[in-house]
Amino acid sequence: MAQGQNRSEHTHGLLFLTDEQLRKGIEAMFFAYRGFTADPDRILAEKSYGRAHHRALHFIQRSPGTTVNNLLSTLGVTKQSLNRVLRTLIDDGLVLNAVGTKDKRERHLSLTDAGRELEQALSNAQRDRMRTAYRQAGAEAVYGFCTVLEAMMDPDLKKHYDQLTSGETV
Amino acid sequence: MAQGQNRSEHTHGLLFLTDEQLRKGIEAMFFAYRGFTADPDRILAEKSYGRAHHRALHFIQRSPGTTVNNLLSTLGVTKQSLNRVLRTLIDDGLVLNAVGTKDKRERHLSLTDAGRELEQALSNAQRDRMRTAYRQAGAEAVYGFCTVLEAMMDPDLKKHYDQLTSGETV
DNA sequence: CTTGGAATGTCAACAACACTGACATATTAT
DNA sequence: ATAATATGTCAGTGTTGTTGACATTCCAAG
Repeated sequence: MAQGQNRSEHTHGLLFLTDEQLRKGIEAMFFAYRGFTADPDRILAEKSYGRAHHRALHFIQRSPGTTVNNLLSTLGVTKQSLNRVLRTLIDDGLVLNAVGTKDKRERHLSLTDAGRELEQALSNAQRDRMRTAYRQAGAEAVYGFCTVLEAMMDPDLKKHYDQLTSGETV
Repeated sequence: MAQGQNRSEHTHGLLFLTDEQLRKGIEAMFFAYRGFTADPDRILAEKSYGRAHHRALHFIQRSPGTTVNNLLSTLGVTKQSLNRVLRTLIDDGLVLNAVGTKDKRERHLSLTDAGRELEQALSNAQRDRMRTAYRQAGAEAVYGFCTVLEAMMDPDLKKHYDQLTSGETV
């Protein structure tokens, strides 16, 4: 698709980008994101959950013991919006809500066994597609893929991303 | 971020992918997509339009004279959902709805001058971020970026993507 | 010890955007 | 004539986001 032309322009420093190339990237993002969410969405629909539940489960699994406030700024939603989702996950026994030991105002979130199970199912479905795409594209492409995505993030959100990819224990 | 490790594994054919690497890509998609939509969202909020309006404007601009049915399958939504959006765009004088000449059942969609103006504003905002990210990442990375995204699409949606990137006149 | 502020939870109302199902209309194809 | 196609529309529902308001609990500073 975006073959020789880009590669040749890579030789001289300043990258010349046509609107055509940029629009192609925009459309690629749009169509790829639909594929990206398609598999988990199917699983979620069965259990009458939505994408918001998936996101919450993912980031709780990623940072067990995280606080509501931390999760809030990672997800970039209001507490009211998150609370609705968390409530159902807690009531359904997928998420644990533990009062903080040091600061008792804080609630530390973690997954129950059932929560881990669903998170794994969702994660596996998403990873399968990712793995297939990665294999198909090759390691060089994967490196470029991540590089561009990182450059596309808002600085505030990138902090959360960097924090997750480096230090595990939050 | 995804440095040497990936590049070295590129030398031998079969790519070994850890769950860590895949999860990183998943999170990169999540955070990047938020950045991807952030700028147009700000413009849309002012005019009390939503992302759905942006998508409709984009694909109508991309394929002027396209039919409702075609747009429907490109966007992957129901006609009721699209109709709500189209109705406001037509009423607000941004989109033209012309009865087909060959087949009078069809409605051919195109942008008015005002529609083109808004589409350009949205597109420019999105392209600016894309251009910055592309420049920052380099041509090699951009090539990989598109390759992975294309491999991530559902085959049905990829048809639409390919159709757009090759033949302009639909 | 009181008071201010932070962290959290919750209620209510609202909007955007997706869905399903049903039905109407015009037009083309058989 | 009848069936199928393309479109439009009405009504209802669900998820996910938003604001605004208010209560509670708790830490920390005066």
